[in-house]
Amino acid sequence: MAPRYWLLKSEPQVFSIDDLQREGRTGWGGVRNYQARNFMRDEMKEGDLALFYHSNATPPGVAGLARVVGTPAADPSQFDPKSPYFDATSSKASPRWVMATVAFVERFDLVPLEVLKADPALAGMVLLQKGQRLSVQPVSPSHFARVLKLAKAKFKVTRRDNHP
DNA sequence: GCCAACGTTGGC
DNA sequence: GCCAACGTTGGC
Repeated sequence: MAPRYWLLKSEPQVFSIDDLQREGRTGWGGVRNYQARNFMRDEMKEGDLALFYHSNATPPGVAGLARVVGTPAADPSQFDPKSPYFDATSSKASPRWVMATVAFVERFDLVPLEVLKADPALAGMVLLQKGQRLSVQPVSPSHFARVLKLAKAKFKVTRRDNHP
């Protein structure tokens, strides 16, 4: 079956594309939204490709590419009382929270959110819809191809002022 | 720091 | 089932 395309959000202060490159692969745990979980559990398949998006960053944008490997697994953090993602109501017999595993594919110069927003070819992309906050979201083949094309271009990134 | 948008919770 | 209150996300 043809691969599908996704976008995964991560705060780079927490886990960046560089971290993924260093580690090679990672379990996409800590997702506590049912819609996002369902995408990982039911629709992500080995070989699917995902845009790696840096959220809460300056500037935010697509920072690289990852590939889905293996099959979904129970997210171990739900069983760890010390984890912020602990879920006392989940059981090992029937885990509520599931994670995909993704591998590093490529890192590229950031494609800033600003550039995505300004591109008419990306109109309708889930990421750009008002108010959407899903951390795991589908991307259409044409939008995916377009973002990759943008990634080959160079962007002058204007940092916003945000002094600590 | 602000705030809009959204999801979840819980009283009724 | 309704919906107000609350917490979170995430851009700016």
